[in-house]
Amino acid sequence: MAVTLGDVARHAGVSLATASRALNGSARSVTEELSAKVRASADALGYLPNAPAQALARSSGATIGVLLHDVADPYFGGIARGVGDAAARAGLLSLVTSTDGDPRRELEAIRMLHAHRVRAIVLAGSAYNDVSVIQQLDEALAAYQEQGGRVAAITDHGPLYDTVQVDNKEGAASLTHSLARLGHRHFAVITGPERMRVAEDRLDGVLDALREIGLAPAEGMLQRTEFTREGGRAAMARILDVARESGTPLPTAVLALSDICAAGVLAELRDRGISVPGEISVAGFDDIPLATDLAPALSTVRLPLARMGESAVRLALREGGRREAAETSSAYAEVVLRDSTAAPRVD
Amino acid sequence: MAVTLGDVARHAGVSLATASRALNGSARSVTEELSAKVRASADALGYLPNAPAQALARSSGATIGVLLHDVADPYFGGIARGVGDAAARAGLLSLVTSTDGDPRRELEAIRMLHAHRVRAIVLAGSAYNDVSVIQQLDEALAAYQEQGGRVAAITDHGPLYDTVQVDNKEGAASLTHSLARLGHRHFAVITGPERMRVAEDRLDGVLDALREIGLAPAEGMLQRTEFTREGGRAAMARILDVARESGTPLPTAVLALSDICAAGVLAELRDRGISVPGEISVAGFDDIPLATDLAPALSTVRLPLARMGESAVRLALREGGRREAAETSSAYAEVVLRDSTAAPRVD
DNA sequence: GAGCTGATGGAAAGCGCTTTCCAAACCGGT
DNA sequence: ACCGGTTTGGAAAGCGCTTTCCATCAGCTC
Repeated sequence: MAVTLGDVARHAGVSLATASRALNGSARSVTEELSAKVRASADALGYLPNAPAQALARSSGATIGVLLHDVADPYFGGIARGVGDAAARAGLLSLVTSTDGDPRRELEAIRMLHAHRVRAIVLAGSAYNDVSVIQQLDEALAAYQEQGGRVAAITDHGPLYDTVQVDNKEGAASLTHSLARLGHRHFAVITGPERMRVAEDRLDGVLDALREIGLAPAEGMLQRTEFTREGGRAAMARILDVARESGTPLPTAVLALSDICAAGVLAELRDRGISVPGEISVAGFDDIPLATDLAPALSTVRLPLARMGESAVRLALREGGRREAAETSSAYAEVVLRDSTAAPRVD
Repeated sequence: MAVTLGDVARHAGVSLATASRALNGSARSVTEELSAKVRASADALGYLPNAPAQALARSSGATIGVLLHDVADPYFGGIARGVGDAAARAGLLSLVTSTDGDPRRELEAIRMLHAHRVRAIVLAGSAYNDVSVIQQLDEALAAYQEQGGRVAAITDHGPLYDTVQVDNKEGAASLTHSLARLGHRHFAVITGPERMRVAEDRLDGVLDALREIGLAPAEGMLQRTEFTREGGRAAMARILDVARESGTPLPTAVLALSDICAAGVLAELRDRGISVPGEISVAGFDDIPLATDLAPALSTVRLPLARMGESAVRLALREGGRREAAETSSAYAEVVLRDSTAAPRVD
């Protein structure tokens, strides 16, 4: 049905081998004359290579897999975009899988990507701190790597993979220091679920910074939740309730360690009639595109999402060096102060 | 290197054919006894099918392609998520390509997806009104369809493809009527580039509705721009400048036909110190996740983005019916009025 | 011009799977 | 016990490409 390489070869009056060599760069060269003839035939017939066949013959596909929680989330969306662009530049297509952070689905996804013989897998959201899960994922990834697959992780996923080091900890620490410098002393922190490495790293950064200046979040002022708008909202509500019930003063600064979360926090505060930054300063993390349009404009830590995705691909595709030492690339985090933070009221 | 079906067959003491039939549902059945033995062997050896090989043999891959402008844009991100989920449910993986709406890249992407023998292509953003471009894309898609590929479009891309009909026009009309009902008579409209079908449809809806009530945007009050935050911002600036220069009164309502655009509009208005909805009401379109968190909460038209993606996949994958008549599925648009719109001030 | 080297085209052997096509086995009915 | 009809397993032929291996040929040197 479709036009095959064989058709092209016949049309050009050359052998299959020559046609293959002419159209898809191989080690062997073909005289320019023949080569041109083949290309002309290919054009004339509208030849389109059969990628699966090529993948089979070369035993390596022309695709890159991306594993993330949710493409519709701006954080992952940004990364997916970067991966897609870098892949395209390398002549590859990218397979995107949203797992909602469910380890079972991640395992499943890794297997499928492996089955598809993707050239590399970019891990964007699956850093679990739960050992039993990590082990299964690692096994699946190891099996993949043994068969020549490359794995690159965004954010630390252990020493086994090339990784794009993201300054989560440093960024969180800087943010905390920035707020402390404004005069804040009563902090509340909203971070992600314990199993997420990114969340833990950011939390560590905050806690370290606080410790440095002799502070720590009060009882109940450290909340874990999913990195979603509703999660942030619920966590903020809990913080407010705890403060009310225990009679402790409200925190003057709330650090929501993801912008999406912060959006929920702002919503909750607005509903309760608590002014930001008047009564409470709020900061997020990631600097998603709309962060500056929230009410009020969100202070946050900027991460070069797309570039992180691109770096991961570059790392995974880099020539040779079958990972003696896993390589590393860095993404810098930059504190961006906007309207949602201010000096605390002096009481 | 990798475990092949042959290894599994040998290990289970059956033929290659039997192993294939046992593991991947085929028309022919295998006795439960043998089947179980094969499955056990596959498990024991850690067999993972080789998708490219399967694709080659079946001459149909286990992937779905999605063509969109930008995964990182919430509108497309939502669609991509829906497509990915539906694909996963069908045991497929999804190949996502961001083209930034560049026709050349779209053409390129279609060719690549075709080369990869994706089972279906979902068109999410490429409705051009430019005939010469449309024709090239249509040709590429036709070639793809001739070889058994399925194409489903989100939003009208012509009668050649199964399409998920989105109530862009109706939604825009309802939105317009809603604002008119609040008392607005001076409208400004910011829509997308002429080549985008969605943009044109929405604009038509607005214009029709206005006409119905005997109105039309004044000179310079209809602006075209890219559907981006910056585009929206620039367009709003132009509207303001035109009004100022010509001495005409400011519009009381601005319809930005994409939420992202509306975010830019709000930003510009804020910078100029024009209160929303006090002096000007603003509405968007799409109801992206953060629309409700903008300042002020954005009135808009809700579109079921993920469901649209899922419907497209369902349409493309539906059994038999090699499109005698292209089928259609609908996505309803619902007006959501929030804080960015209010009755105009009575002067 | 014989003999060598190096470049280049072609035949054919896979890559791992699906699926036809056969042959063998098995069923009930007589 | 025999026979058509139905299952079911296996051998083998691809699917469209890459790549090894050979044969050929041009260009040299002596």
